[in-house]
Amino acid sequence: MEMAREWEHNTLINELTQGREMANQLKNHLTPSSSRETREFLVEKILSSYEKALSMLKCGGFVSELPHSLPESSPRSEGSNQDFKDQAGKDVFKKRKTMPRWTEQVRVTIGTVPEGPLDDGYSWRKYGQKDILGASFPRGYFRCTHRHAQGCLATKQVQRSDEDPSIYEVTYRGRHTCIQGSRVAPASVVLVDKEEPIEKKVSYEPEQQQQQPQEAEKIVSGFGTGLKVKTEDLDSREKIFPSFSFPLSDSETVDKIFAESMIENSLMGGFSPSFLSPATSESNYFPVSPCQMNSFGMGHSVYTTESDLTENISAPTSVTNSPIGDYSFPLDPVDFDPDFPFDNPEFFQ
DNA sequence: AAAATTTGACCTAC
DNA sequence: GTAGGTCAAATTTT
Repeated sequence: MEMAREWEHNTLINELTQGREMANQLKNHLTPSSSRETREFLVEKILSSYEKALSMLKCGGFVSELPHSLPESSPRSEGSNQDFKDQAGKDVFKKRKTMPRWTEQVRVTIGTVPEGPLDDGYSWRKYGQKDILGASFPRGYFRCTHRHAQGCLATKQVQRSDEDPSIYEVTYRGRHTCIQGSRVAPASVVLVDKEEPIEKKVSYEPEQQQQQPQEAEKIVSGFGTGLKVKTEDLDSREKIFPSFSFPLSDSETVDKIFAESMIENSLMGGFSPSFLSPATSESNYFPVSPCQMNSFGMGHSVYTTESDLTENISAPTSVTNSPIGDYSFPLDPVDFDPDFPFDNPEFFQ
């Protein structure tokens, strides 16, 4: 916990430093000779840095008003626990509390249409859908396809945004412990800064505007304001989805701009270089947490886990723009309920 | 036939 | 009681 905090602190500093750095860059670019594109890019970066720094503050609990503070403990504590209930009469696993959780807002971008934001590289199995009070669109509940096979407890909820249907709010819970046979490149999405979703919705009337789920969501949104580009994770070469025509040229362009504007330093805040070594081993594909995912200001997510940041969350939707898309974490052995019955297959329903 | 989705019932927290 | 989350049977898709 201490460590995490310290780490966070460093990252925060880094983020702010980055912002300052970019502001300086921008200053230098305030010359006629400099391209407008570059300047705009820098502005974006700066704003993004601020956003992230703020977000980090929230994530880290420096700020109390966490956005989206939903009741953390899942009602049923993941997977059937009936079995355990009988024995103790009550919830033995009273909380899956250690389950990390974070939210991302994903916007469908050109070329990503078909799978929408759902294709984040992991295979999910829908297990429910619910109309949410105040939301015009139903919320979809997904769990990792390998729940049974590998006991992967990762789940996610997808909620299409009210105001901007091209935005999906994806809340991930739990990290993948499974080994996805064919990790797919995350769809080309844009993470959008998140704001207080709840406040916005709460006041609405529960209109039952049932909407056809995912399939129907073939929206190609134009690029919104915060034009932030992402790149697929370089590591993917397995499955290629048809619709996913992510022109290299695109990323190249971005990279170019990036180069032009000093991304370098943004990479390693207080981080160890080990980060830069691209992961190669399939087995430990452990994307980094959105919060941790600093640099590049590619949108960010709001972290709503109550557990400390010691957790290495996996952010399927890797939004990296660099070669460090995959961080191979030293497969931390920690952060799971010590008393979690992994060896008990029964646990997973 | 197996796998995935749909959908109403059920459960729990508030 | 209400709302959000999950289960599981029915149904659809592959």
